Amino acid sequence: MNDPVQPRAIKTRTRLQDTARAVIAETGYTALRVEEVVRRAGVAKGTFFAHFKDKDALMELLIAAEMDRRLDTLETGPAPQDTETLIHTLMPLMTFMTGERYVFDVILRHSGAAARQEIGPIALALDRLVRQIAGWIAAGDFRRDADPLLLAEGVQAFMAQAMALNFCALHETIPLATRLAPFLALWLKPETGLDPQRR
Amino acid sequence: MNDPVQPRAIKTRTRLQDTARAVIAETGYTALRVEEVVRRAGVAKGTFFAHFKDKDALMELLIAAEMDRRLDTLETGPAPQDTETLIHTLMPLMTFMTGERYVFDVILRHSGAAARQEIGPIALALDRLVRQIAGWIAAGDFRRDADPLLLAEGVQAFMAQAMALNFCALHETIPLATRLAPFLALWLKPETGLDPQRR
Amino acid sequence: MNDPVQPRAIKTRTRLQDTARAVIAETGYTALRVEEVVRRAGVAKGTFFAHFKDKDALMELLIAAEMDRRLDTLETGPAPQDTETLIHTLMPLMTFMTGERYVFDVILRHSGAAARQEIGPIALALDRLVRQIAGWIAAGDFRRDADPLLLAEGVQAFMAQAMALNFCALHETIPLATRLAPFLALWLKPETGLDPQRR
Amino acid sequence: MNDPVQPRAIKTRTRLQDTARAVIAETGYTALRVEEVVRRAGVAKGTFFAHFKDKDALMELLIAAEMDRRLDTLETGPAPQDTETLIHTLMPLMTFMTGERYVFDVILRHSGAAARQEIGPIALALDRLVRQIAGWIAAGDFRRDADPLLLAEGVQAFMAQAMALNFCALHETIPLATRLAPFLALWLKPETGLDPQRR
DNA sequence: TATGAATGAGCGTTCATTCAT
DNA sequence: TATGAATGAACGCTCATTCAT
Repeated sequence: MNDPVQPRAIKTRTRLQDTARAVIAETGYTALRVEEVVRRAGVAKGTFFAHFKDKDALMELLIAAEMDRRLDTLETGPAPQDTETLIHTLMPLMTFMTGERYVFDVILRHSGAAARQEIGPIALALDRLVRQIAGWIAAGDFRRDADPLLLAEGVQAFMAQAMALNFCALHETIPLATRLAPFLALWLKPETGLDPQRR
Repeated sequence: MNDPVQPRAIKTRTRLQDTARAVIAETGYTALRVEEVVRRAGVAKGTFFAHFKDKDALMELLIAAEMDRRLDTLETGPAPQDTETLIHTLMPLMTFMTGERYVFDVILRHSGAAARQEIGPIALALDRLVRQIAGWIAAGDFRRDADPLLLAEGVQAFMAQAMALNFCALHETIPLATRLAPFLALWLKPETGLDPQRR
Repeated sequence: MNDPVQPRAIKTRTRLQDTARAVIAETGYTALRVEEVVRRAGVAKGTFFAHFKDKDALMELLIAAEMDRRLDTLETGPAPQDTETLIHTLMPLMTFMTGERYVFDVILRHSGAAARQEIGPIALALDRLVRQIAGWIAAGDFRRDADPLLLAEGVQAFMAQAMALNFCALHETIPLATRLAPFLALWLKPETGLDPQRR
Repeated sequence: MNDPVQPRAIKTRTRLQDTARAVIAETGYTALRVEEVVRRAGVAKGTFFAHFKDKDALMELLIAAEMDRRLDTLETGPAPQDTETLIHTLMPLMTFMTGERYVFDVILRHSGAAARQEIGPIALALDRLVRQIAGWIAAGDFRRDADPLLLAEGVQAFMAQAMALNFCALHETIPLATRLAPFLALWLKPETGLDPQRR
């Protein structure tokens, strides 16, 4: 944490992260155990906690990094012009976020800043997502009578709801996209989403 | 062989629930210990697990019951005619749901049916809530150009988002109601919620 | 237990035994649970214990019955004339006795009378075995300078030792017969079993 | 990463063992409770299971140690020259082994190696016993026409049989020594053990 | 920085057996 | 006889986190 960050320390920290990534690739986020990581990294348990405040901190880091990777793709891709395309564009990110219940929980838990000056990487990634969506909304063929940022946050709310339901109702597995569509239609283009007979 | 559910069994089950309720009243949901419950109820631990699959099952029951109590109040009270009143009406329920992080987590975890034929009490309560809101929307001074049920589910999404953020941003505690207002305004009465200058 | 043994009682007892046998056929002795038996037999748990002092009593009964079945075969077969044939003749019984560690344990536990007037079925079966072996020893080409009954009990001791070792030393699985041979040779025909260079 | 086995760990492990020994001295093996041991040792339960796989592992250790103590005495004492003295010499060990049914069961359970490379302390102690007996047989006034090791293993078989019967026939308590005598006589000195009229 | 032994506190489990009805 | 709810008493386990060295 101090300035003359020793090369050894950086190396250890990097090894821990890489090892964790490898473990996750094999067994998933849920099954990751600190024990396993330090064992594979050839490091003592205490060392782990010298580098990361707690297990959660590492997880937040790794999950946020993965989200950022998908956000990179989003940003370089074409801006969706309608809700259908919007949903389609968001799918890779949602797929990751709902891949494991544990991942979704971590994201939820860190979806806001814990403290003003302490915005975590996941909160940053989500903020980046909202701004991206807001940008799309402002530029695309969506309603113009409301703050794009407010609309984008609403989209986030609908996404979260759809994803949460994805973990329950095991059998009646409505695809995320299908579940999301009517909400976004009404939210983003109210004049076209009208369908009083729904359901 | 049949299912007479002997009165003794019912009595024991009731005693366990009542005892748990008493403990919670004293120390909260988070601090509830199975050990404590059985001790106070004067019942063997094995008996507890004969009546409830695990601690979580009991918690789901108790939390759902508490939600239902608040829903009873909602249903008997006057139907809110505008978003502001709606939020105000929903506050007691949201206050309970966000009173303890543990409670909110349990609710999230059980917010949907685990299986088709196995809808838990919390999922039922939430369903009841959505239907209630839909009823209000249909009857009140809200937009009429969309399915009330869809609108109600949207309200639920906004509520969840607001409540989730409540647990983060510990210091910058924006009141739930304040956070919720702009979303509901735009969602339920789009013509009045217009405020492109927000934030 | 009293005299006018009611037909219903006999029927229930029989059903319990038959059900237990069926369960054992499927899952083995070790995995037998009273719960499972009464459930399948369509009888209450308490009824089980009205018919059998405890689970052990039923097990003793069933295991002894199985042993007796093998003893029937032994008795009707030809009398072994040498140790090799003797071992071979005993194999079916030993195979059963070592099929499950639990079975072996039950047999050991009941290998003697618990009380003078209370010789259990397993002790009886073992007694029958010893007498049978003694008969063979007396009639066959074995040493004649010692009490056949003493010799037979010795055989039993060697059998038990060989069977016990069978459960350990998982990998170095010496066949029972091989393990037994040198002991019986020396015990039953000392003049031919001489092999000071063994091992 | 290497296996320095810090002194602190050794100390804790030793304290656990010593505490267990103290508890056993007071209440016996059967009544030993893990809970009690960790409480008295002032150690967390998790620590216990970090040092011993389970309660059984500790028991095996302690029982084997006790057996070894008696074996020490055996080895330093005079070599028995006849079966009667042999039995007498073995008595302290047999007394310990049959002192509690639980102890005898543990010994039986661990009497052989579970795996080739994994010979437990009890199996080692029993092996030591057999070798000791074999040594006596080779040196003493016993039959010389058979492998002493084979003879010693036979002695072990007779001991086991006698001890097992000790737990049954509760009332007709024939002394171990008496039960053992005729077998050892015939096994170790066939020419003198002849007594066709036995029983 | 690094080490790794120790912590901790409660959960879920087991399942033969008993006993009031 | 039959019922089945209730018992009981420990065990094993979990595993992120701390702390003395």
